[in-house]
Amino acid sequence: MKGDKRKQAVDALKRDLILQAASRVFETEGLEGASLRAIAAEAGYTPAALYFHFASKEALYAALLDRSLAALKGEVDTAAAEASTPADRLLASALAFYRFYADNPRDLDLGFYLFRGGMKPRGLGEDHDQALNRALMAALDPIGEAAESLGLTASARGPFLADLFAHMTGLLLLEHTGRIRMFGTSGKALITSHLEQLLAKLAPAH
Amino acid sequence: MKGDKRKQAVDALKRDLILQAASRVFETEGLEGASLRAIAAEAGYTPAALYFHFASKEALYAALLDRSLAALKGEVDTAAAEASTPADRLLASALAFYRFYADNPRDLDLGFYLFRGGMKPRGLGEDHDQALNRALMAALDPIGEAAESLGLTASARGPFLADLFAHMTGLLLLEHTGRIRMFGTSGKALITSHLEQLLAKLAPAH
Amino acid sequence: MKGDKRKQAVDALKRDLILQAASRVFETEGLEGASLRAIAAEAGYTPAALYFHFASKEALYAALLDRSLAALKGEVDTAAAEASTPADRLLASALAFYRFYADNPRDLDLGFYLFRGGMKPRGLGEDHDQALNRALMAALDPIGEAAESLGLTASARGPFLADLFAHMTGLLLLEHTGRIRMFGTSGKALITSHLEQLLAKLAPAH
Amino acid sequence: MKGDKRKQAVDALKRDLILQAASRVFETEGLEGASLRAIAAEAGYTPAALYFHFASKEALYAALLDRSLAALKGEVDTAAAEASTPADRLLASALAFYRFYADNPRDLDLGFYLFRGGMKPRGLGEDHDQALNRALMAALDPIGEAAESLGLTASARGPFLADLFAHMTGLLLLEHTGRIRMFGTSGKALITSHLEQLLAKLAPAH
DNA sequence: TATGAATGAGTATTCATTCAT
DNA sequence: TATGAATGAATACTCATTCAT
Repeated sequence: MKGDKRKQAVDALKRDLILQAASRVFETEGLEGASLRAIAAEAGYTPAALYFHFASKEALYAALLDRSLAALKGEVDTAAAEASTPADRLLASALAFYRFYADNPRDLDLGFYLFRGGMKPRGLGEDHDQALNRALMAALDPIGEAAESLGLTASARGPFLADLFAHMTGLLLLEHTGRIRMFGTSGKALITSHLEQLLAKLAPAH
Repeated sequence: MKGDKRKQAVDALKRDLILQAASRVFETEGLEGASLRAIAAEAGYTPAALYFHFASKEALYAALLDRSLAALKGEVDTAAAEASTPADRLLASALAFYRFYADNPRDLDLGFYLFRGGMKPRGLGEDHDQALNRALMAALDPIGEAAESLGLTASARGPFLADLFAHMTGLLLLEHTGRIRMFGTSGKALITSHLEQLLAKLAPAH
Repeated sequence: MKGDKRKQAVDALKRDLILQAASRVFETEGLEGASLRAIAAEAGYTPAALYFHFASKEALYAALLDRSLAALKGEVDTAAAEASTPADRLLASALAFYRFYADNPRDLDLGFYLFRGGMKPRGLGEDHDQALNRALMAALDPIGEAAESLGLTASARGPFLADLFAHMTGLLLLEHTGRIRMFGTSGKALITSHLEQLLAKLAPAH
Repeated sequence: MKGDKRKQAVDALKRDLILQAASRVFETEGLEGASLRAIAAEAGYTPAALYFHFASKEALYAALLDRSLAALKGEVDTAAAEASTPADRLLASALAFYRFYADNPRDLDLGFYLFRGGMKPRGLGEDHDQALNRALMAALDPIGEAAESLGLTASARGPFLADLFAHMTGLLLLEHTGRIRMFGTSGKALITSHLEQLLAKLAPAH
């Protein structure tokens, strides 16, 4: 039993090392250019060895996205915790969300890849799909929380978050493609201004 | 000379048939799953035959995106032309933009694929890249025009369009992944409401 | 009848233009890298058009070799004609042979390609094969002639020419590959010295 | 450790079997006609499997040439070792060289192919190029050694070997094309007579 | 005589995955 | 748990050649 626990811990560690290796490969080769071979090599494994830790390439990707969403949630939570007023909390958590993906473009790619139809038969079916949904919602939670503190009705929370999330990801994509330059502006500037307007509407006094 | 014109017309037609076939393949197989072989087969050709009409797979994709952007511009222009007031024009043209991609999800994929770094050495380098930029800007033109008519300063036009474009594409992606449902809303609803707010700000009287 | 002749002349001219184009392509792309398409393009034709002038790619190559051998013979003959004594004639004609291939490496490639088994079913069978033999022998004729003038017996002429021909082509190949440098010498130096030794043996007085 | 050695041995053996298969294909299809598919099939493998043993087709070719040059050197060395006098050694080693290529025509083709510019970017660049040079020189070594024993000056060794090497390969090619018959002689006869003359000049007493 | 359009067979190489060891 | 070896299917692309016009 004790040995069992230890085994599990070792296994989790190895999985994590592989995922870190995959992250590194994604950063240099991009999502499409990353092959299982490359990831295995970066992790110091044979391709075949990865199949003891992940059922398929898709499963590995999914685990990577899990990690990514957890990290995202960490950033957002921290930012929210450090803010003192609800208005600050809204601003800080939303900006933390934006910054996370601005700093880690590959995580955004991965998200779009898997949140789309990328999931093939192998493994991760319905179950994991909903887990992803939950993880994303959890990361957005502090933002919604702050908004409600500022007077947003509970029923408006969903649409509010959907709109903000879409707006931010749209800006992030436009930024990552480099095309935003042709509009003579930047994603950071636009999202900042947008958030200020939101705040003005929610908390006029602030 | 007459024959020449005819030849050109026939050629254009064939190119178009191939592009349509490619569109169909994209719809069923997705953008990444579409191979030249599959496209050729769908078009009733041998793979080699496609090279008579397009220099490479990327060139075919680029032509497809050209077509797509032209169609987009057509929709937007038409909607704008049919509107009577500037406010209507803004609303109608932006909604036309949104609807185009809502109705043709693969066109959005294609756009993201090619507007990103998907383009390999073969042909379409810098030149085509800028042509794409121009085509996109042209499609957004009526929207910018209407906004300026409503009092937007010339210098604010770029950021305004960038923000709106990003917002809309973000919503479109969220819609296409089907995830927007978990927020209990729809892209259409959100973009409509957003546009109304924009109008209220630009043309208070309206 | 007159028209017939004219037609033939025009045809010969066109063939020649195509062959010249092929030569140019060989020079830049090398023998293996030269495609029918490239040759056609260089000649200002469609690939299909070449088939009116040559039965196949091999046939075109063969015609090119014919031309090459004729040019070679021209060089050798001229050099021989300009020499005053048999010894000079031997030296001059052999050196002309060597120089021709030293200056036109692709002609040597072509010769080896076709003199080998390169000839496929299409066209040029036994007949052309022997025509090539004859053309080569004709180019070597002045050398053999001069050697006999210097006392070589008629029966020794064949082996003498074979040996000299092989020796020269061997040096040419070694020169063309650039490997001769690693021996610290050059083909020109070696063939010159070899010819001098031959002369010393054949015409001691000289 | 022991297993490691065994693995290596097994691997070397498999590589060798593949190379032998490639040799067989070359013999029947010729060097240009040999495809990776054909080689794999002959070796009882899938094309993809070959990439486990060789990085590319060119690398396989290079390994084949390595093998060939090693075998050549073996023949020449053996012949030289069995000779008792320097004169015998020169004759025997040179003839061994000639015989090797007379008996294995495809090895000569391969040599010319790779010693030329056949090498593409993949792997074997400058390094392997010089390794080939060294291997060839090593095979010619006994001949040069014997010649120096017979009084050839050290500075004349390079040109001497270059000339002999070129002469022999020229004769070999002429022999392999079958064209030497039209001169009424044979490569063997010519090289033998040439070597005798060389000996007469170097070691008059002999 | 020439073209435009098309073919079919071919190329080397890469991929995720499997299985015996 | 991990490996080495292998697979089979896929990839974009090129070639000499043909044929209706």
